[in-house]
Amino acid sequence: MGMRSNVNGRPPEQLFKIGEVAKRSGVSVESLRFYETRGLLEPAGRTASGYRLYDGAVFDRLRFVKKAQAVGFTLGETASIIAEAKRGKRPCAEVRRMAEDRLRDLDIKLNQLKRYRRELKQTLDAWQDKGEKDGVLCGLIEGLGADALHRPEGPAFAGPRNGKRAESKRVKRSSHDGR
Amino acid sequence: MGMRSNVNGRPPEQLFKIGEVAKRSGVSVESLRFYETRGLLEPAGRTASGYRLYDGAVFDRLRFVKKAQAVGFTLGETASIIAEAKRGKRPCAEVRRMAEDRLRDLDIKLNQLKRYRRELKQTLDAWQDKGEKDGVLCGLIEGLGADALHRPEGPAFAGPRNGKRAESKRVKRSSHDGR
DNA sequence: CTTGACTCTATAGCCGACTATAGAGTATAT
DNA sequence: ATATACTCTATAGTCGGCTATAGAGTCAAG
Repeated sequence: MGMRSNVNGRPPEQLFKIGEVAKRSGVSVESLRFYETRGLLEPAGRTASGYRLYDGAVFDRLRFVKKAQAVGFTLGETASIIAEAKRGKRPCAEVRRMAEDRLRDLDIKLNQLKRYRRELKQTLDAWQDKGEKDGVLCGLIEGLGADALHRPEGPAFAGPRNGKRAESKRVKRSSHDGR
Repeated sequence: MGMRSNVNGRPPEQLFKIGEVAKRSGVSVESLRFYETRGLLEPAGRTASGYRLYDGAVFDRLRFVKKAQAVGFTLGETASIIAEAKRGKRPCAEVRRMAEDRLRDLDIKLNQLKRYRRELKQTLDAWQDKGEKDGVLCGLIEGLGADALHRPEGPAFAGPRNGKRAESKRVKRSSHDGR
């Protein structure tokens, strides 16, 4: 009875204010609030004065959101997955289809990136030891644009398609980033 | 003398109007004009009435632009590479550095995506044969958020960082896209 | 000589994911 | 008490990469 444990037998988990969460997760305070408006997140509660309080689960949630983002879900999609999950729904057809789509896209993208990585690497290496061989256009163009004449694959080369889906922003090393 | 060849001995290359270029490249007319404003492209000339005319090189150029985009250069960066290339500059330090940065980022991103792909695949496979095992949260969350408790790596998990660089939009299956 | 497809410029809007700002209350250390 | 750090809401702005619209000229076919 004097034991502090709540109804489900677990200790009353530690609560964090938004700044704490930001610090520990690397997600900015503003983004946390923004995520909330988009249905991705919600504080476990509020202080009397209205400060958001999050429990430890927020970190799992954020990890989930970031992963989903990395595999190509939009925030909206992620939100709806979360929403459905909360309503007890198991992977309904819809979500499954989305995930399968993502997987497919991901594979395409991975392959594309691998190819381009190779080319970029080669270009870089060429600069490295040939010093600089000059040319009509900079070596980069020769390198990246090499397969110019014989279309390597598909009908058109409009690679990263436009459409409505925006890929999450580029990975940018957080610390010591000297760009 | 009656032979139609110009000063450099090559045949006067075929010229395309913007719509043709769009059709053949898969890049929209609007984007082509947009690229021009951003210094990525410029027509070989104009008709008397002001219609843009492109020569065959435009397709190489577009391929270059799309590749650069795919490896993570912004249009602005690509434009400046092109600009420097045109001024006869060989891979100057600046461009090299950019390329190296892209390569580094690309590697990071590739690895991340590979990991996530694995997880996503597993999740999908699990749904496949376990039918649906239900759980506190949808299998997707269990799958994607699995490593929740023991941070797998770096200090923070804010994966796809924000910053100023926007990754080119997601690959979206062009045809029959029923999203 | 009209119709319809195509092109031009200029400008505005959109989408995704944030980021910044203003103005006000709260918590805490000294 | 006051300074400073933190939080709140609401709203606007940014950035990248397009896409759409308006209003006008051009061109080829019938």
